Amino acid sequence: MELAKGYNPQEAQEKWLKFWNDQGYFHARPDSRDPFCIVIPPPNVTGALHMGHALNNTLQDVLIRWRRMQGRNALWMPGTDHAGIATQAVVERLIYSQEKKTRHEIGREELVKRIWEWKDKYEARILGQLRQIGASCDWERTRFTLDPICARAVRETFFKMFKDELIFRGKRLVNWDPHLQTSVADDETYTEDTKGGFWTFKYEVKPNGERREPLGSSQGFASTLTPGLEFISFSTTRPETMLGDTAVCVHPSDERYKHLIGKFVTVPLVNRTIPIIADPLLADPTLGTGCVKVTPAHDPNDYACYQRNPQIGIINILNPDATINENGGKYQGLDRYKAREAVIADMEALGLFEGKEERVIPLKYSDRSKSPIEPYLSDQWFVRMGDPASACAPGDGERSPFSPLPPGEGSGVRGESANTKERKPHHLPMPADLLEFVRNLRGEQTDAEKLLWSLLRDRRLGGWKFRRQYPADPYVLDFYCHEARLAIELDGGQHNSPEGMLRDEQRSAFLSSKGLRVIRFWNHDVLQDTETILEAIWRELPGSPLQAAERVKAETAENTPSPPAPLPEGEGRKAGLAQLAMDAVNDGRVKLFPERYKNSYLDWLGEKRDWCISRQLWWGHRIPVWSGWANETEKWFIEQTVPSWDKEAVECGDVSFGMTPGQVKDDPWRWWQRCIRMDNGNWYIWRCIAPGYPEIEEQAEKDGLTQDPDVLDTWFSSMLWPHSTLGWPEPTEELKYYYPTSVLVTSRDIITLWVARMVIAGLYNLDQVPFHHVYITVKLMDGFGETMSKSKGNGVDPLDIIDRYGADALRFLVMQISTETQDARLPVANVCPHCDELVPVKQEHMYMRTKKLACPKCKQPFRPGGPWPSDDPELKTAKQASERFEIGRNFANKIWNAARFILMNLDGYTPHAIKPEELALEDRWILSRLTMATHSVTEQLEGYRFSEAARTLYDFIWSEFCDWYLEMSKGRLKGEPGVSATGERATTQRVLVGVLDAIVRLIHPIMPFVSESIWSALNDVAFERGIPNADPATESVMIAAWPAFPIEWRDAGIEISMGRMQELVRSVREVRNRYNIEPKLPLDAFVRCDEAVASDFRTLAPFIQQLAGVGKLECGLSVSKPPQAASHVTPEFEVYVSLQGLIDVATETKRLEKQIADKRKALQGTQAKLENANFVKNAPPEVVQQQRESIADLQKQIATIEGNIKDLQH
RNA sequence: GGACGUUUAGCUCAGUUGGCUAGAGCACCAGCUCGACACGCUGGGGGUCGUAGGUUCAAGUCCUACAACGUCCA
Repeated sequence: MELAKGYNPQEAQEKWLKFWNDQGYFHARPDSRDPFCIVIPPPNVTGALHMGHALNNTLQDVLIRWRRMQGRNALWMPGTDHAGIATQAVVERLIYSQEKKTRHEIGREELVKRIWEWKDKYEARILGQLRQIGASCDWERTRFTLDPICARAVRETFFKMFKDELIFRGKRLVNWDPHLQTSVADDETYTEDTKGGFWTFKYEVKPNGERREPLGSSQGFASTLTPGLEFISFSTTRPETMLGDTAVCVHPSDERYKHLIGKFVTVPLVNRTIPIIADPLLADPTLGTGCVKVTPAHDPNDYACYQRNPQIGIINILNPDATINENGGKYQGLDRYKAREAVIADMEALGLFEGKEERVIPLKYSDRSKSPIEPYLSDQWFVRMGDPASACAPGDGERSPFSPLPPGEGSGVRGESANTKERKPHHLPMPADLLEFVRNLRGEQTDAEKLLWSLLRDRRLGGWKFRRQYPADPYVLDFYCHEARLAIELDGGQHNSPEGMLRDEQRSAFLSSKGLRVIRFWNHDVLQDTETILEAIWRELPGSPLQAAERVKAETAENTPSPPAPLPEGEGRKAGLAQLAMDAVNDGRVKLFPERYKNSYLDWLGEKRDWCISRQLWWGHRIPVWSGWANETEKWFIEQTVPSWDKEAVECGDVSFGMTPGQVKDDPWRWWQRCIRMDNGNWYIWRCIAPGYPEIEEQAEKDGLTQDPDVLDTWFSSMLWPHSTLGWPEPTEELKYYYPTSVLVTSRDIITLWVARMVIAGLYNLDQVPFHHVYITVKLMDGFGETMSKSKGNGVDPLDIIDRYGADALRFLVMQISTETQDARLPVANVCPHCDELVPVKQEHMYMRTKKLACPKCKQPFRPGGPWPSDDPELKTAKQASERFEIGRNFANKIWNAARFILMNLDGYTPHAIKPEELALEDRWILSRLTMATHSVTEQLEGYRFSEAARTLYDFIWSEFCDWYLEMSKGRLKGEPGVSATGERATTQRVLVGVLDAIVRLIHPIMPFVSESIWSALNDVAFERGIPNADPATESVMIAAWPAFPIEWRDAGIEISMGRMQELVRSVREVRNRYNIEPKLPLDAFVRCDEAVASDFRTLAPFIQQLAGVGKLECGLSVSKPPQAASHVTPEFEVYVSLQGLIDVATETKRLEKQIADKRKALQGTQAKLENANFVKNAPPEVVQQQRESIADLQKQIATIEGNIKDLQH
């Protein structure tokens, strides 16, 4: 039996992919075993996969293959994501570039058809790439976020949420592209510096803070100004937006304007009176006049200000085509730029224009039409994330989550109009001035805070981790420890201000709602006596110091999720969606690896911001809501029927109720609608219909309702992925068996977008978390620290890598770089298509900036790899590569060759059980090391420490098994004199085969192809094998059992003996190399050591002679030092290599002096430590003892070496 | 502006709870085609652990500040 000389990855990949697939190993179905399930983060169908995906999916496959070998019923659910905006944009661009048609010209139906075609193409490409990296997905279960199974789950969830009043309509500022008349996502815009103006105007301030009729009449403007009036100046780059101003804003601490806050000004062009308000976040006293106008409907910052100050109202002045609408008075119908000129001219005529400055302004453009974006207020659907109304301040009378006006009906949405009730924020209300006070407090840090913080971070509190400030807490707690539910507050000492008292009151309400205890210290106490303070905190931490520390340790070590902690009383049912997901992580039902990502998850959810789920797109799940004005029948029905159920609701102009289709008896609510009574007495209806009722949809159309044209945000379907793929809402066997899934492997930038939302959806739909663990992968960057992406041209196609280095090499690198930190650099090179030279990518070549490169070696031109839209027939495009993949390639080849060697030496192999205790020292050594490696790797995989696992295997296989055991086995296999006892060859064969068998299993999750190749070869020659028992092998390593060996096989004594032997061998080799002595020339070695050590050396003598090229070997206490010898001194032995006729006194003296210098340095350090009385007193006794022994050793060694130098001179 | 990370050999990175003279791979130098492997073997050289303070008997490791770089959020 002889394997090829080198490992051929391509051959192996082709062969084993087909084999695994044919055997059906990837398919999983529920049975009585313990399930292990991963759902793939569905790659989007916008384009092909890159190295980042390869990384993520390799790790998933490692986990799946490993758990499968452990006997778990392992399901890896594959699929792809429709990625609404991204995919639609790509296809729209393609159509535009090829046919010069916009989506409006091509039509909704045709566009969607084209996108499906695109999807089919890229889905196939993506799944093919996954197969190539070896992904053992259950391909039969492949899902797509827009397929019927997923669509059903989406509609069911939307319906449920609609019914539960978790979905509502609201206003939102979007990036509006007036040219294409569509909203565009943030990442579809770009900002460019553009020449523009910066105009300064002024408004007249009303005297005495009273509101009175504005200047001028409604027909025209006053031509003169009333003398003696006060004015307030502001600057703007978009004067036309003045028509939509609803306030003027200053900083609360700005002395120039303090007296004006609360007064009113006039917007002359539209005769509107608006307030002067204070908002520290919007107004910056150091910029311009320090005063800004507020146009909530047309500027994101102003909109945010409006949300903080809803009383100012909001006015939309634009039509969808960016002309001025009816709210712009006489400017109605003008284009935005025409209106700008008119407004400037009119303000100037009124004497309210103060000046203009030319300026370069960063302006946002639409990537699609290249025209300037307008921030535009529009109606959108939202999911409510906050806690329900019961958690709000009582008595605001607000019920309706719906906007008061149906879409398209009147665009003036004045905040103060009769029918408008703005939703209140969900947290406890806080007066604006108090908020400001608190914000100021937050700004500065006192000395006491700094000091206490450093102490808290100093780990003196047994592992309890304190953080600064409670997340999303407006009440400022200086420090808190979530695990201990303890907060610490530092106070300055003055506590009689009304602000302080009010703050206390509100804080205690807040704290009890969170279940936090608080301890308070005075600043001066902290500064005076930190120990007492620490003690006080210590006492508040649960459990005794020791217990606390141990518990924290146990929790971190514990891998399986702990059972959900009982929720604090009264909190459970009331929690909103965001809170549900926060609780799941806080109580450990969902664990993040590395744990620190908990912070971003909790901080983001803690804001409990409502989620805008509608998108003005055609590619996606269409919103299942039909809306329109109630016809006479509907109106009659609502008004006659509903009040008897809900009087209050009708009075609020807002009712909501469900209906059942007559034919469905036991499933009562299959549509649900909300109705709002308008000022004109008519009702507007939103009707949401559950999936699977086309007849109800038809009825809705008959009732004159139309389906919402928008589609849902992609993440709405993605958040259901862990259960929709398993068949929810059907109670499938798969869902019962595999849900909740085991672990999610994903990248950190979608912790908020996706992970948090999946937890929400899982808890909302199934009352169970979607996964127990979340592993966050590292991110790949190029050699310059820039994130990899195909569009930059620094990305790498996994297929390029697999072609060049093999899938095993790719996978090994992925393991290797998967450390706990954030990023991994992978310098990228172009491969010259002519001569295969690696040409490093330079920064200036990125983004297609360089179209042609000349190979530095063969001088021929080529096109660097990058985001090229098509092939270039003239110029070959380089594939990409990175030298770092060579490690994995070399490693695979090394294992292959170790197997090759073993298989070459298996003539006469007979399977037989092995009793470790009867084996020779070297065999027991390799079993000891194998046991160690097996235990470590298992443990490392359990803790998602992939990089460590890879290194453990690499070191064990290469540096121990190959470098030592295999080398030692050579003589034994040959039956060399002195090495071969009876049965020696047979035993050696069995141990070699047994260890190789274990290695192949251990390496399989990481390098499946090379391992399967070796496994199959082993099966041909040594079908029955293993340690301690020789059992028949499985037909594939994929379904073999994960190795486990008794921990008693570890033998520290043997490892020490072997370690000594290795040091002896290395020291002789060093001498040989130093003196340039031929490898074949035997050297005589004399080892002076005590009898126990000598006995070990005698046992291992054949190996020492073989590995170090030693001829005569003498060891023992009485061994005499030969003349003209090179020496090496260790604590346990001195070795002298006889160099008669070869020795060079100068060389040897130099060598020894270096050794002596090293040892003296160590001695000095150790002596210094021992001379320090505090060290002897405080350090643990074993450490002190160790140092003492090391001193004695070192002194002895130095003396010996000194003697050796002296001897050389004679 | 906030959060989180990174900074250790020429390059890419390890370094567990502070405790023997800080490690690996690549690159470099010297020597090896010896019957598994040149994608290899043997040996060697190379580091003031970003800077400045602090805690400690002891700091690459803990704390503080600063600097540079990166990511996310606003």
